[in-house]
Amino acid sequence: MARRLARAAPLAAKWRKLAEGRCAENGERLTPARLAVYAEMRACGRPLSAYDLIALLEQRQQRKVAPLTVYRHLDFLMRTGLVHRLQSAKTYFPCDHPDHAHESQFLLCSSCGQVDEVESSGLETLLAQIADERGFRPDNAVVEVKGLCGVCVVGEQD
Amino acid sequence: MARRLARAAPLAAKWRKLAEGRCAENGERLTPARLAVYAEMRACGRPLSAYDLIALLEQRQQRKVAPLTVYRHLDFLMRTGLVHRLQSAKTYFPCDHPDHAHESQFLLCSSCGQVDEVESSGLETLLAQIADERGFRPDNAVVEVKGLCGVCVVGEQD
DNA sequence: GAAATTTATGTTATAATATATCGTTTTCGC
DNA sequence: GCGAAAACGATATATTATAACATAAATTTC
Repeated sequence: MARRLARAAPLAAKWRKLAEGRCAENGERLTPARLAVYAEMRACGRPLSAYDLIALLEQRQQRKVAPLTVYRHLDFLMRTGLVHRLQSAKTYFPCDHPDHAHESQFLLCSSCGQVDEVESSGLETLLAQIADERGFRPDNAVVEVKGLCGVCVVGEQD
Repeated sequence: MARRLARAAPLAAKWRKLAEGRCAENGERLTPARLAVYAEMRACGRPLSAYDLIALLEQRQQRKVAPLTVYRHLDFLMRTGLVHRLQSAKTYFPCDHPDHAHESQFLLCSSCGQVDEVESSGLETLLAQIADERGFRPDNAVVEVKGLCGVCVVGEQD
């Protein structure tokens, strides 16, 4: 009985549908290679550097994966809003508020690595106001707060 | 008449005093090498990558400058609050609100490269509140808004 | 002031992150 | 199918940042 080798991480139907929807909205193509990268990121659950991701994909697919390949797929995933780049950590993380295009803000735990994606309209409004007061026309905003998440704060016994 | 070669960029007394003050506060030493890097950044007036800075220093000093040297000086300058790192552009920029330790927010013009350092207590309060609601203990926040500055908005004739 | 200690610097090498170029393949619109 | 556009693959290289170890300078301790 012939058996196919697994070549991509499993991906919950929920996320697959999300990816398909986002591509449809944006007139982008969801190829197997792109989906495989997204699935790998979803399967991992923590922020990954591009080279972490390369290593995971190489192991999964049992072949070399060129950096450019992954960077292109990451560009695609960010373009379609499926993935965010965490600037301060040089890592990439799938978007958890995927219903619509939005600005994201992140609470990043420096102890356990947890990522909390926040969507605060109040914050967006305030940023827009600050920009407006200065005649600045904002395009996009990076907001990344580093600190300790609730779990790690509690676990911290000085 | 012997003449000394200029080995560091000129630095306004104002900035020199600021640097001295900050070092005194933090128990850090302001060495000539460190001051030279700070002076170069002040003289330039726009955000510089570490390697831009290396090139400027090499030209100024007429000798090789190792990356590690500059990175160490940048670490020092950031530690003492004299310089900020712009995460999204991977560049470094001297602090313009130097009176006291503070969180900074930046408006970055993607057309002319201008940097507007903002200090909004309202924003800091709101960020603290968002973190608090989630049991998150914030350490530091990166806020970088990319867009068009007032001058470039006006100059933009579509 | 000399010895011990810490802090800063110098040198070389290398790690980690990201993009350029060019040729081929696949997909889309007709 | 055919031409155009988009995606992919392979190789090379650029850019950003740190490691490891030796030397020099300043600070502390005595």
